Parts: sequence; structure tokens; C-alpha cells
Amino acid sequence: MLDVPTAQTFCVSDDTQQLAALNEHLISSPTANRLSEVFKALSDPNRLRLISLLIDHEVCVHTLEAVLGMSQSAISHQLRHLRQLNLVRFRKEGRHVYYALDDDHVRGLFKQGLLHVEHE
Amino acid sequence: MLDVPTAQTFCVSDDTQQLAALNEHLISSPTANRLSEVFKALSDPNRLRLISLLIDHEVCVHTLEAVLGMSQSAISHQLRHLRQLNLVRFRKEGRHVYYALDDDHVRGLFKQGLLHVEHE
DNA sequence: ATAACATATGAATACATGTTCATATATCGC
DNA sequence: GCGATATATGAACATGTATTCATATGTTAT
Repeated sequence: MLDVPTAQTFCVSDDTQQLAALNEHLISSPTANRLSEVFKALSDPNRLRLISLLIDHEVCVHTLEAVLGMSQSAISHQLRHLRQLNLVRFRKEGRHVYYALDDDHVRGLFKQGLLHVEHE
Repeated sequence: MLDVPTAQTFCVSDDTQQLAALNEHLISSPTANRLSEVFKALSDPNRLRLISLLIDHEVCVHTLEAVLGMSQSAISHQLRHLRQLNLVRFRKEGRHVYYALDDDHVRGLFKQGLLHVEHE
């Protein structure tokens, strides 16, 4: 792996023109906020385990409870959270409710993250 | 975009063999923990703005302060956090300290997340 | 109707996290 | 050495978040 030096170094002593150049790389606050919400959804271990089950399957709450070993209430709260972010869809069938991940965007980040973490 | 139905549906009434099949998709707790740390690093708006500056450039703390409009202390604490996760490298030069992102893995997730968020 | 089951939710609690304030360390110019 | 500058850090504080507990809602079976 080559140790390529970073393209450009910035310090305050640089002229304002250079500061403006750096500023163009700064993401806006609204963008940062929306982006942080996506990553925040993936920032909790139990939520990641839950998501790993919903990635390719539709699973009812009671089964999630059995597989994850979490309380029914904790799972239901997490699912509510994911629902509010529109990350999961759900389908009621009798007394069961089946959940599945409904955001390819998050699915992609999860899988990419997993690839890297597993390879070391 | 096709609305492809999810491959398989799981409920507790399924036999244990199917439960075992679902279990294979569950990521382990250690994996979930390591994965969550990566996403947690990207889960705060200010940290994302900071990272956006360090993605392609080496920048000193004082410049980060000027561009981000955060206090010197807040930035230094965030940098410490990123340092402890080995996500940034730093180089001391006189009284200045230059930081740069040092994790391609996080760089990739950041850019992928940004792509999706910006396109809507 | 009643009991058992499946899920949801509000309140309380415990814990993590980001920022600020004050202060420490280290370097430079004089 | 001394003051000014650049960065780091500990403690305090406020806020956010995940879980638990108790309970509510809704469905099925009897």
C-alpha cells in the first residue's frame, strides 16, 4: 500500500482564497443532519443485529424476539424508531406483524460496512 | 423499480430448522459491536462536517475551527475521539497539528452515504 | 364474553455523548 | 525568561438514547 501524501494542506495562514477552496468541501448543515440520521440508524449493535435479520427476510416481531434474545418491548421500540425513519415496512396479518427492511440505501451501507469489518 | 417480494417470511410457528436458517443471517455480537463503532463515528452532524474537510485534505486544528465555526475545544475533543478509533492521522509541525482522515473504509462509507443523501 | 396471544406505547431509569469552561502543555518570537 | 499562539484535556453539564416495567390495544380461539 503506497503512502500517498494528501493532496493539499490547509492552515489559517493560507490566504482567504485557499480557505474558500477548503470551504467547498464542507458539506452543508442540512446535508450533515440528514446524513447523520442514516448513520445513526446503523450506530447501535442491537439495531444492527435486528437489521441483519431484516435485510433479506420478512420476520415477525415474536421471531425477532426469539432469535435476538431481546425483550419484546425493546424490539418494538427499535422497530418504531426504524419505522419513523421509513427504513422498514411492515405488513399485518392476523395478530402477527411482519417487518422487512425497506431502504436499499441503508442496505447498501450495511453490507459495505460488514464486508470491511469482517475482513479483519 | 420492481417491487420484488421478500425471499422468505419467518414466524415463530416455523419449525426450528427454519429458525436455524434465519439465525445464519444474524451477525455476531462482536461483529455488531465493531460495526456499530464505525457507523457511530459517522453519526454526528458536526463530526460529519469535520470529516468532510479531512476526506481529501490535511488541515490544522485552527483552520478547522475557522471553517466549521465550532469552538477549539469541541473540535479537539472530536479529533481525540477519531484518533482513538484510528480514523485520523496527525502530523505535528511546530505549534500546528495537521489532521487527515486515515481510513479508506470510513471514507468509502461517507462518500456512498453522501451520494444517496444528496440525490433526493 | 373471556382467556390467551401478539404487538405497541408511555413513563421511568440508566447510560452514553457532545459541548463548554477552565486550565494545562508546548512552541514560537522577542 | 516572557507573552502570545496552538492544541489538548479533565470536569461539569445538558441532552439524547436504549432498555425495562407496566399497561394498552387488537386478534384469535373457546
